[in-house]
Amino acid sequence: MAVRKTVERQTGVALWRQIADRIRLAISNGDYDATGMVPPETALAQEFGVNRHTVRSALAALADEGLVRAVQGRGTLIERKERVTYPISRRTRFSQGLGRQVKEIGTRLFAHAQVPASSEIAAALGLPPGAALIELNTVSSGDGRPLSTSISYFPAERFPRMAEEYARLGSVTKAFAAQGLSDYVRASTEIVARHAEAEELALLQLSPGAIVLEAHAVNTDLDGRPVEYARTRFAADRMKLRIET
Amino acid sequence: MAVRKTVERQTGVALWRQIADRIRLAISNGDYDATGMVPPETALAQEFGVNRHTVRSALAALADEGLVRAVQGRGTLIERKERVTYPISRRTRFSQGLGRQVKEIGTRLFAHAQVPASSEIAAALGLPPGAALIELNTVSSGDGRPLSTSISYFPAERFPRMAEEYARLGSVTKAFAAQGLSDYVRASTEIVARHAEAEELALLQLSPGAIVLEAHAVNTDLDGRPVEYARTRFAADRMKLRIET
DNA sequence: CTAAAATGTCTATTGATCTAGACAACTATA
DNA sequence: TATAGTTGTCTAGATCAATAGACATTTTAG
Repeated sequence: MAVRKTVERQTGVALWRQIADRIRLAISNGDYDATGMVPPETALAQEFGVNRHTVRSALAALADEGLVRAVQGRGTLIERKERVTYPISRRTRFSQGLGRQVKEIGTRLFAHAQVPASSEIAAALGLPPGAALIELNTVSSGDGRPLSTSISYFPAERFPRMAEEYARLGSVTKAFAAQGLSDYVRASTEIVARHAEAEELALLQLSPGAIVLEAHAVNTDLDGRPVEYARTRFAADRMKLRIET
Repeated sequence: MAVRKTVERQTGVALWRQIADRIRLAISNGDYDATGMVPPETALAQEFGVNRHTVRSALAALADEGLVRAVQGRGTLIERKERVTYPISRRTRFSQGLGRQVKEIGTRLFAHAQVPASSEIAAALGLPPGAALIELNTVSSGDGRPLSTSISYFPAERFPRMAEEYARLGSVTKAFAAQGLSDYVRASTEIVARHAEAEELALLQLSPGAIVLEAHAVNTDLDGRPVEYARTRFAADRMKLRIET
């Protein structure tokens, strides 16, 4: 007999959303790989102890995300399941790490500006507060699916053409190279998980209630001088972070 | 004028829960440090564009968590706000990293068993599938607040007294030492974020809909032989992970 | 002491979520 | 070609979430 999976009532999270989250997790865990299909609605309803209509709401949400596709008479087919692994190491490069997992990587620079450094970012970059920074706002996707969005800060004095070079080359590594920095390393990374905000839902094409992994990273040149402060938000249900030591 | 913060309707997540999540985040970001209090209910209601009763539901949930305390006539006081930083490096030790941030660290071994290795864990530990493992189930807390729960696996042949030594010493590092392993290092860590399951809600004393950071880690001895596979789930709104490279 | 500002409590109403049941439409297979 | 198994659609009712307003209670400031 199937194990009765628990869902909590009266918690402010609708049952259909809890069930959608559980099914999404089961798909990415490969629980349904044997058939390539989600179990029948009636089976899921019994498993979760809810009405079939509630399960249908959950599956409709997953179909909206493009994760599954219902076919009348046959069942509900799984369209996608992989979680992309993003490696974090001393030599973290966005495109390199994802290279073999997705066919096509897209980066989009949707805004940039010159801004004064906040005290927090100034401290992280070893600059005086208020120092001029180039801010880049980007969204990166793999095979057309948004994976992460970043706000990156670079010292404007040292890398004055950052925005133009990034727009031209589509890569931080190449934009650095074009401005005379041939190599850099990751100094530190801090990670928190939280619910996505409205802007992130839009940029990453997430459904409300989704989770983002937010990483604050500092990159330095080989002399240890900070060259970049980045705040990257990953779509948590599409990504896994791998830390290599 | 206060910025109007967006909440999404008809998403399967109740407005009061979305607002509770936003306020919790604002508290841990230190947004209200100036006063030590949450803004008045009427101000929050206007800020989020909802009825005061909806804000009250959100604050009641936060009060249940012990995060805030409402005092009639005065306002709603913030009781706790810190996020504990958990460092992950080649020499990751649970208690060491938290030492300065919390006064008192508690570890509780609530179950242990000898189990055969699944194919996944066997591969991670470099053992044949089905090899005997000691499984430890623990909950760790800082200053009385649960921070993480772990399921750890150790090769039973090499560390036969793992459960007893851990129960006696309250530390993996010390239990290793008592069995002849004086040093070990972190080989790899993988991190995903997801919604907490029912068991995790209970163990970590979370409210439904909460997020957990799940880390899968392999530790090895200095010769590179795996000695531990651990699946640790952190209460995401109490923790920050810091990766040191 | 008074007034303003804040939280606490109550009632009523509307809309969203969940349950329940019935039946239609479609697919695969014996 | 039946038949079982599956998804699609509809109706009706029960429960939960959110709004709206009024007023009580408590604390703080003047």
